[in-house]
Amino acid sequence: MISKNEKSSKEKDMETEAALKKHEERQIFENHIASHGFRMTRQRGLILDIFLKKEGHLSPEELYDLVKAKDQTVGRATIYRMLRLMKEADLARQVNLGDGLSRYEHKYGHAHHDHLICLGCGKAIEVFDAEIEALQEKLAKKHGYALTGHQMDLFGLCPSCREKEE
Amino acid sequence: MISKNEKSSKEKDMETEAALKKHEERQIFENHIASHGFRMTRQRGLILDIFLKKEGHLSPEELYDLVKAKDQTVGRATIYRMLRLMKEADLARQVNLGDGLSRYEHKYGHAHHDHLICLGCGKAIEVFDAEIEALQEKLAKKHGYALTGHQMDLFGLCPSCREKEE
DNA sequence: ATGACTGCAAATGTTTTGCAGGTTT
DNA sequence: AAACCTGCAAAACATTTGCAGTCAT
Repeated sequence: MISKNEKSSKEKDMETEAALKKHEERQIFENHIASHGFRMTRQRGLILDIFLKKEGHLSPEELYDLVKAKDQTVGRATIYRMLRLMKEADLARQVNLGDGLSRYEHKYGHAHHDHLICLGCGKAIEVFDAEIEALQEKLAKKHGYALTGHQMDLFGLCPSCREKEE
Repeated sequence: MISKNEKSSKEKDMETEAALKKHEERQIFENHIASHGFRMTRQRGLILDIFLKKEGHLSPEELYDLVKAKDQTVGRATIYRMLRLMKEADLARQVNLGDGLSRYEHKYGHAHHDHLICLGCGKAIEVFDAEIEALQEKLAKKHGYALTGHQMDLFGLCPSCREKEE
């Protein structure tokens, strides 16, 4: 057993890596801001921090709630404007997970992937299959289309929700 | 060349088939209505007719426009209520083609399929690939998920839009 | 000082709902 | 007659935009 204040070297590596990545992302955002003549504000810093800290697929409203917990005064419009900025800076990708809401996931350091979404708990994980990708290309070609992109969402029950079903 | 009033036997067959299918669909709708204690009205008949006649992927607003062209007095709410009914009767399937609108396609007689959507003209065709379906199942299983469904949209340029691009 | 940014409220666009009156069974 | 259906307008949502005041550079 490892005591509270000790960490395995593996844990330390992961922390270091995460901190490094977050630093890079912040760099990218500040570069984007600067190169467009925009400005870094308290609100933008806060929203960026909170978005980067939270993995997963946040809706604007969920992000708004998280931000409001830290600063009551931030408005919804600022959240939406910030989401657009993060998208333009290639830090965020807007996705549709079939629940009618727009959702945003981290883009930096995440290669193309599709989603496997649990209908029980709503959790979505990233998946990828090169064979499927190749077949999609082939399928489009068969119909004379030039493929430029796709969206694939798989719906099912995750292991823990499958247990509960019984 | 075939004159205006003559039709090849193949054309006649297709007409007969289409008329038959439409009749079956209307039957299904009326059964659904009757078995739920609902009522058949002029508006519902009109909307059903127009929806069934129009292949493709209609948005509520597009359907509303088509209906209004035949009867100015029909309201938007009736369109929405009718779309829900047709969905419940398994005559329509609500799909998301990535343009932010809800769209409805015919369900009766259409087996499961995915969509290949042209980014030039917006046209969407139905596609299917059994190999992809099998790999999706395999991919979900690999992550411990029980697959219950999926949504796959391929985006590209259709043959005629590819020409225009040059 | 300039021009960008903010929160607010109003506007948008889509879909749903409450209601008074009309229609189907 | 009873219950359902209709169109309308208002309400709900999610998102965007205009504006007057504030803040970063």
